Amino acid sequence: MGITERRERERQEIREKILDAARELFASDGYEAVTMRRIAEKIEYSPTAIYFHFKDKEALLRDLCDTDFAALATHFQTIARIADPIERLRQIGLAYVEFGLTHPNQYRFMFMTPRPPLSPDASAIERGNPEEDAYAFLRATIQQGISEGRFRPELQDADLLSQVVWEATHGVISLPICKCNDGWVDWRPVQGSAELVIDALIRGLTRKAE
Amino acid sequence: MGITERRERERQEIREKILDAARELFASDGYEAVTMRRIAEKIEYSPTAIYFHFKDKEALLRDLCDTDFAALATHFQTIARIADPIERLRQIGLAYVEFGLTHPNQYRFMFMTPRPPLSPDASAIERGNPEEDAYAFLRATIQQGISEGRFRPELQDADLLSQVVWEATHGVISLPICKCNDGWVDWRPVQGSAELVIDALIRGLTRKAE
DNA sequence: ATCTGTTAGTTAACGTAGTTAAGTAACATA
DNA sequence: TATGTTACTTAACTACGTTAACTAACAGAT
Repeated sequence: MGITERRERERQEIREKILDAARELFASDGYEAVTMRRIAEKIEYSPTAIYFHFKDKEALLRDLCDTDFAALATHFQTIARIADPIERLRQIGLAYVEFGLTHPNQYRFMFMTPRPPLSPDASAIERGNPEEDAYAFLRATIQQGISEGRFRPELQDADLLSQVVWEATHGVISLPICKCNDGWVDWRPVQGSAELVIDALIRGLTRKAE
Repeated sequence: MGITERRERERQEIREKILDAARELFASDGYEAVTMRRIAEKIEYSPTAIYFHFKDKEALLRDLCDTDFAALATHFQTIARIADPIERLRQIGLAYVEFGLTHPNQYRFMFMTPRPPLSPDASAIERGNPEEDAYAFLRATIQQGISEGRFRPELQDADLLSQVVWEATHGVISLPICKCNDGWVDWRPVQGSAELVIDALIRGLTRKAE
């Protein structure tokens, strides 16, 4: 009975068409500037057809975020093999920055938009599991660094250190997103700023190598 | 002859009423969630009356931002007397954090809301003047540090250093604002994280004291 | 072969938003 | 007393996200 399978396949195809169009428009013009009508026009459907496949406009963005977040987690897995915790920490930061730069709209949605708490069971990610939970992965790396005595002796709180590194890196990505086109500041490229922040922060947090 | 003066005074009064209402609503509900109609209702005028005093909704926000930027710059003036540029830099960071923590909603619309480019001549603040332009003040402090040889020798770009310090500090304030109630991360107090980031970053950017 | 229910769309319309147009009452000035 | 400006008002326009109501296509049951 291949009929339901074909139906399901066709359904996924139009879903993908909608997502592709939305991704392209969100990326070029930003979430708010893109209208449902424009997405619909791009795929040559009526605007309301989208609502048959997605609950609302935000569901489109959320779907795109899920996809990209999974990609980030996968990317993190290649970093997991680095033995040295400090070098691994550095690579986590760089990967995070690259994610933010290549998916600015998803980044905005995920990390720069205050939102009501999501029901935890609604998330597909297992909290605390470093293979799925990116924060847990970061924290485990930091914890290893603490255990191996790589951080300055007064710094023993893995959560505090994790948050500080995350926050500083987040600032490098997010501030230019909000302020890049205000014409006030002559912004330096984010990539270079990010490397500088990560390296300087690591230098300032770690113990001197003997 | 006092007629035009009285007129002008009345004009300023209603302008202030509009701004006060907008500030309160923006701060409590966020820029997008506030409508011109609600602002008008609060001051008991018709919605279109606002357009006699301000070009559009964004002009309201811009005016409020100018005011708060000026307040921040004034706050910075008390720091300007510190002679040592590195200690001054530290105090700038701490003052900035305090500003963000005591005015979280203003902080949100000043630094966490992406905006269309503003025409620079429309701003009341004189760009590049350290007494009015907070970024210029930060940059001048960094520049002094560079000139006095306090930073590592490869770090000679005052803009890059200014942005890196600003961005990292911004991250400490802004990430918890978006993520504090997601229940995923056990957040440490912002004050302590901020001090750690500022101190570690300064340690990582400066030359060792002889 | 025909009836029925579901699927995947359509068009029309609703409510709300920012904003503009057109009208008006108050009032200073000529 | 006539005129022009100021400071509004009401009505309306356009655009948005979204919902309601309708419909054509079609698989499965009678």
